[in-house]
Amino acid sequence: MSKVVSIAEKQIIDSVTNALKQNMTDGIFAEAEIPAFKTEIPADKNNGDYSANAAFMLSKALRMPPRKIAEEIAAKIDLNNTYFEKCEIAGPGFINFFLKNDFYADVLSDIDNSGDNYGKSNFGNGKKINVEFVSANPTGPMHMGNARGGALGDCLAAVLQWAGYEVAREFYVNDAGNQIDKFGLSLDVRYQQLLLGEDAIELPEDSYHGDDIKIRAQEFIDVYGDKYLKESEEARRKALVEFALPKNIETMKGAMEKYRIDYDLWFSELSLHNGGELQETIDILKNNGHTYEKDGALWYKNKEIQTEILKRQGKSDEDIEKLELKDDVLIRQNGNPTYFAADIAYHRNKLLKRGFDKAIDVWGADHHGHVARMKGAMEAVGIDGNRLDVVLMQLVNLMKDGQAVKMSKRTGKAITLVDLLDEVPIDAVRFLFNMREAGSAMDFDLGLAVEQSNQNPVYYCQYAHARICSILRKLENEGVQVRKPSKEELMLLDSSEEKDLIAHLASLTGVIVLAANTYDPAKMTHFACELATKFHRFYNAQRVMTDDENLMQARIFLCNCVRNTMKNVLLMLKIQAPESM
RNA sequence: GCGCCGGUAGCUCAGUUGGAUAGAGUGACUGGCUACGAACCAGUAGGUCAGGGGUUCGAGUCCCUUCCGGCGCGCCA
Repeated sequence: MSKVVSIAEKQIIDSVTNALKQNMTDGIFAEAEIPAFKTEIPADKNNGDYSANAAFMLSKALRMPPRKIAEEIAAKIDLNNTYFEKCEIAGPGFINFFLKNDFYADVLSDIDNSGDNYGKSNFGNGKKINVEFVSANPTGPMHMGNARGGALGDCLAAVLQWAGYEVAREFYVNDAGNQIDKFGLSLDVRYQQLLLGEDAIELPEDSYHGDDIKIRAQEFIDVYGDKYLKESEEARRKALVEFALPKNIETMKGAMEKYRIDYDLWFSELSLHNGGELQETIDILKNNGHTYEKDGALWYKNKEIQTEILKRQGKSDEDIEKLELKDDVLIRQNGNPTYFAADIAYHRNKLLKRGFDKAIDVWGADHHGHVARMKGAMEAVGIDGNRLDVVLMQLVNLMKDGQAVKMSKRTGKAITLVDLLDEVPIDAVRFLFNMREAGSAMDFDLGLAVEQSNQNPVYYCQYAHARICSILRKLENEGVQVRKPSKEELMLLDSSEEKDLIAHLASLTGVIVLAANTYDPAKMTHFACELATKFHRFYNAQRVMTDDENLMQARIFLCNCVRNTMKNVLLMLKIQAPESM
């Protein structure tokens, strides 16, 4: 919470608690445990600036109607030396509190003092969180799902940082396993086709058919010519993969950089295979009795582990039976470990070897079936499964002017992340992908994203920032000496538009904490839009430039606080806060 | 069949973890610059919160159930 907000809320809790105790001492209330009631901000300002729900929670214990309890609390409440001038009871038993103007003045001073740090808190207490996102396969181009995952993951990481967590951003590079074999095969076929003609060899159905494979094969030929035709298939594919994979990874790194995503680590899956950690993890599962052999493969007892966890959660045998839980293969008949096996080793590496308190994965919703299994596997290697959280995001429907777009007109292929970043300003992409919470499917309108108008929310927010900068420039040009106003001057800001605007500024820290708790950075874009709305409303209702010098200084200060807050939110999301547009 | 996500104004979506008369944007209609950026603002209209039960002082929010849409149930990742 913002310093001033948390003080105000504590004042309510304390004064209500004291009034409760007083009523118990006086024998008006029976002795009862004081519940953990909370403060809220009423939707309707007529119901005050804050309300407390204590009376409802005590109704049962005290055997009194909530309204009556609220009356007795209000009668005993002492609001001296608080931010509140009065409280009233309303409705079925709400206790509503009304702020004095010095609350608003103190909020603005706090924002001014905090500067670039306004909005930050130590809610997370420095707990270490690893946020893994995008992690696209390096065997081909990145798609729209990766684009959403990038904006979502990066902004989620930022939100967590601002809420006081120590955050690392990570990209898991799937540079080993089945799909790399398939990648090698596909490159090999294209290599031979390019040298010997299309008919020389047929591309199998189950391989990568994209043009990007052809391009890499041609690049390989440009360097090595046909000399690998004579080599063994194994040597040829190995050479092709070692040539093409780093290029693909570099392309992904370039795209992520353009997207303003700065990863702390690009983690190689191959390093788990080569470093022995994958084997170590499998050995632990074996030793703990969580595996068995069948049909020449090594299996993981998913059903057993899941059943145990679900029973612990109170699920009935019948419900568990309905899930038709299945076991999973760790090492295939051909001796190759599965992706799942490597993933267990990878998450163990994050949580155990590298000591993150929590790992957050951003996955496409089509992977949801693996969440419980992965958490269970953590338990199986001796790690609390709750230390892994998965944010599932639904699909993106690409639209243009209300029509679904499946393919790029230019290339005739599905639109890639690189295409998107070429066509649409990064500010708009990052903002728009964070307009919706991860759990809901969203439409991304290419027409809207490039539109520099009020239809486009990112411009609406940036415009508010630029407009304030413009006002302040104008004042400076007209010779106004801007100074820090006194508290008395700040208390002149008492129109409904001003108070509403300041109250919204005051909520920033709480909103960031909420966004962090719910893993939902969309709350930040919503905050920014609402801030812009409230500022524009103020601007249209109240003049900053006015003959009343004291009031003008207070309003300039308010403008500065709004600018500061908007800038902090936009920069947090790595979106530009322009001084003019 | 089983599971996950969703269903709120014509359209796109919020709804502070159970609070008071359900809100924005957009579209439609009306009004506001010879004053700080009209890339803006104000107002009107628009609702059986998919349907039905339940829990309680109180339900869009929690539980059960039905319907509709998306996705998933591989020795793929």
